[in-house]
Amino acid sequence: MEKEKDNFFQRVHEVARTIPVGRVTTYGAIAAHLGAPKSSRMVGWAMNNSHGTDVPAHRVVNRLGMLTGKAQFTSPTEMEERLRAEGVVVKEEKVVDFEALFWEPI
DNA sequence: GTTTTGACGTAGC
DNA sequence: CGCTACGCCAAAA
Repeated sequence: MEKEKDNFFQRVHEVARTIPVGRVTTYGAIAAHLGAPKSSRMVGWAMNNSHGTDVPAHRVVNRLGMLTGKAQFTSPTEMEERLRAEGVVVKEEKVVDFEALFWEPI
């Protein structure tokens, strides 16, 4: 059986999919969970690939709690709208009480 | 095969 | 307090 070479993306997708509703996490946290805290950029890349999958990319923000990836969504407001729909308050493209809503991949 | 870029992070000024 | 620069790794051109 062929091994999945996309383990990096697959791994990111798997972790991101584990994010509970109403919670958010950071690229660095996911990257660190994968064992590559410096590959935080790759997480964003993986998320871009995850567009169209079960991966809630809107729950992933940078360590500042800023919705840096909103521009990559179908609509730049979709990310904020989705987060609000899950109970996450977004202000100035940033997550309010970010550290309180921050969820670390287990 | 080399160069550029990219949804980040940290450090420096 | 805000911007610049560098690092880091992987994919696309």
